[in-house]
Amino acid sequence: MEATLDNLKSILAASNYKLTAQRKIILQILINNKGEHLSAEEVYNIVKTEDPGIGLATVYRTLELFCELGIIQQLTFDENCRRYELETGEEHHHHLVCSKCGKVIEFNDEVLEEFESELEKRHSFKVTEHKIKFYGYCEDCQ
Amino acid sequence: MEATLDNLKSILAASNYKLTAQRKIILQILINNKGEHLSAEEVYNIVKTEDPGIGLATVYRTLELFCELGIIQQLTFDENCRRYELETGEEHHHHLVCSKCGKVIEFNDEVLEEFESELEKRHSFKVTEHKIKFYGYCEDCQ
DNA sequence: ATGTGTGCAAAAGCTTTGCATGGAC
DNA sequence: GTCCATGCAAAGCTTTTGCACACAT
Repeated sequence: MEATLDNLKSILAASNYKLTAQRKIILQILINNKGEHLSAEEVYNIVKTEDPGIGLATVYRTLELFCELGIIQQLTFDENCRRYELETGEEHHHHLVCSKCGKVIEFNDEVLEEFESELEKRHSFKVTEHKIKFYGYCEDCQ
Repeated sequence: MEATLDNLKSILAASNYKLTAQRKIILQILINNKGEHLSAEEVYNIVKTEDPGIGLATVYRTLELFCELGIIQQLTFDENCRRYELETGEEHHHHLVCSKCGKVIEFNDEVLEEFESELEKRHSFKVTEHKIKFYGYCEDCQ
C-alpha cells in the first residue's frame, strides 16, 4: 500500500505506532520530493523550515520506522551516507549514476525479471529484492 | 594489470609512489583472501599479526591508494562499513546476498552485457561499471 | 492514565587529518 | 638529502542511545 497523508494513521496503527506531527511532516516532505534520494540530513534541513524545533534523532528514528513499515526504501550509493526514497508501489526501478555530475537516472526493465528467474534456478537462490546500479557518463557529461 | 607482490613496485612507481613494507603486507593479505570482502578493520586485524606496529590510518590510506591504482575495488553492501576485494582482471562479477545468513554468492553473466548495451542506447548513457546485487535466501536458508 | 514519541546531549562507530618522525629512492 | 609514508592522537561525520519530559491514544 502506498503511503499518503490520509492513510498514514492506519499504517502506523496497524503496527501499534502513533501518528505524530513530526511523522506527518516527514512523510509530507518525502512525498513532495518523490523521485529524489534524500539523506537524513537533507530531510532534517527541509523539516526544520516547517518545524524548527524538531530533533535530528527524530528524523533518523522516523526514517528507520518508515523503512520498517515499507513506506520508504533505503538506497545504497557509494557515498558516506544513506539515502531514502518513497516506495511507490510501482515497478521496481534501478539507477544509472553519472560519475561526473552525480545525476541519477532511473530505469526499469522486464528483461531483468527474466534474468532473475534464471538466476534463481541456477543458484538455488530465492530472490526477494534486487538493486542494480550502472555507473558511467550521462548524455551531458560524455 | 593484476597486482602481484612482484609487480607492486612497478605499479606504485608508475604513479610516483614508493614501495613500503606496509603496502607489501597489505597486498599480501588481500591476495591471501582473494574472493573475500574485507573491511578496513578486518584487514587491520590481520595485518597486526604480521606487523603489530602498523597503524589503522595506514591501512585506510593504503586501501584508498590501492583503489585509486585499480588494484582493489570498493564494494557497497548495505552495511555501515566499506569493504574491498582484489581486482582480478577477470570478468566482472556480481553478488547474491542472503538476507538471513549473510552469505555472499558471486555470479557473472553475459546476458547482462547485452542488457547493458541496450540500456546505453536507450538512455544515451555510457556505462563504465555496473554493480548488481540480488537479495534473498540462499539454498540453506530458504 | 498509560506508554510511546520527542528533544537534547552524549556516545559510538567508521574514517580522515595534522604533525613530527622514519624510511624509500 | 629529499620528500613521501607512517604512527599516533585528535578531530570529523554520520548515526545511535539514554533520559526526562510531552503527547497521542
